[in-house]
Amino acid sequence: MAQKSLQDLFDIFLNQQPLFIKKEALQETHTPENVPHREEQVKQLATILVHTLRGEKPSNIFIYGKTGTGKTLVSKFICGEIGKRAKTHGLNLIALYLNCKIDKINTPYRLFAHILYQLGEQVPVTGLPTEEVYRKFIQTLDKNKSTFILILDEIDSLTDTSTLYNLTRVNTQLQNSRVSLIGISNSSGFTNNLDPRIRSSLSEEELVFPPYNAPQLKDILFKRAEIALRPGVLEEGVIEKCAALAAQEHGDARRALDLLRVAVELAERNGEPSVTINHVDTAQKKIDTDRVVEIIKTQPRQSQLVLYSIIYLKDLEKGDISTGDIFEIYGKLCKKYNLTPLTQRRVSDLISELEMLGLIGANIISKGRYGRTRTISLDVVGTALEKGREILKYELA
DNA sequence: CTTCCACAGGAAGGTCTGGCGG
DNA sequence: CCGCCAGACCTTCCTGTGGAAG
Repeated sequence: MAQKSLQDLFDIFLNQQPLFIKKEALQETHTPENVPHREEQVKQLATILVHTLRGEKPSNIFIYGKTGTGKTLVSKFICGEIGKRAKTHGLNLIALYLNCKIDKINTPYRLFAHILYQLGEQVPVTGLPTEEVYRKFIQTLDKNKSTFILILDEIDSLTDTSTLYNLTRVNTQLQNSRVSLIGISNSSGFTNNLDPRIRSSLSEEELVFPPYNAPQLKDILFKRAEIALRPGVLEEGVIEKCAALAAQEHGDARRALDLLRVAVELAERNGEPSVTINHVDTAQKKIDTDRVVEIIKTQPRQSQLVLYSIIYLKDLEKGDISTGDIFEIYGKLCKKYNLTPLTQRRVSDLISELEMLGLIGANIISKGRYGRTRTISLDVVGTALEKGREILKYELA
């Protein structure tokens, strides 16, 4: 019986016409041949960077805009194009792209090590003094006799300011090369709390990427879908639905593409011949849930326990949750699960981290005579919350 | 007006792991 | 093997603070 149904399952997949013809076009890694609805930004960037083609050092650039507004895409696109042109002109131009968050670049050591790695130099992850890596970094850049365009994506996760300071001063140490920086951030406030000298150096030019609106998202999706999917697999309104949902979410194109891709995946998995609006709804839930589950799973034990305490308090429905409440419950749970409790100072930091991850919300409020604290709310709801609770129980047991 | 709660969150330093070069 | 290094993770100690209560 079980075997028969398995055979049926194979049959369904084998007889089914695939819905995707080039799934890659709906994934983040895909760089399209042009960047629709970002013409203005492309032009501005190009105008600034064109100096590199004359071998001059262009201004440093700071780019901001929310997630999925095309910052990364445009920067990479431009560098590719300029690279091509530099080649035909016989100029030495090297564009390097680094994502500070993904590559965990938060110290000068790591920054230099990553750049060196991209230039084909091996540097150990740890063990060497930072000084030595820095020396090698300068040497290698100079040896290349090139203009470097250094793209630092998610630069706001680079909290250590000495890293940025080092970078803005690199040019003074170089004889034969030039470095110009493109910093990318999604919070516009990032530069505000920087050292004024670093700020002015970093944002000699500033570019803002506005969110896409629903019609623009629709157009982008349509173009990508043409490449990615077999014609006619999308039912009426599917693209519009994805665009609308993503537009609500601050015009995030990545979200829109994810929605569409997951919706198609769901349809394909169920052996259905076309994608419906229902698939998009399900995709929305699935993306949320998957994200939450993934975060919870990768969180260290102590952090999981803090989150569990918050969920526990939330279930009690006793109104506002304060740091003190959490710490109290957390302490009890530590006993129960046989973990040595951390200090309140540390738990406070863990709470901040959970906030950064978007699992909880935290607001500082003052209750006058009764102190000043953060009130914490749970940002995870519905299916994602149920699933999260499950995972936590399993992980902590 | 002052007092004072219940924390926020900065600073400095400790401990441990994993890796370096000699 | 040694002495040294970076980084993750914590602790200890600390100063700062919005606003209801007195």
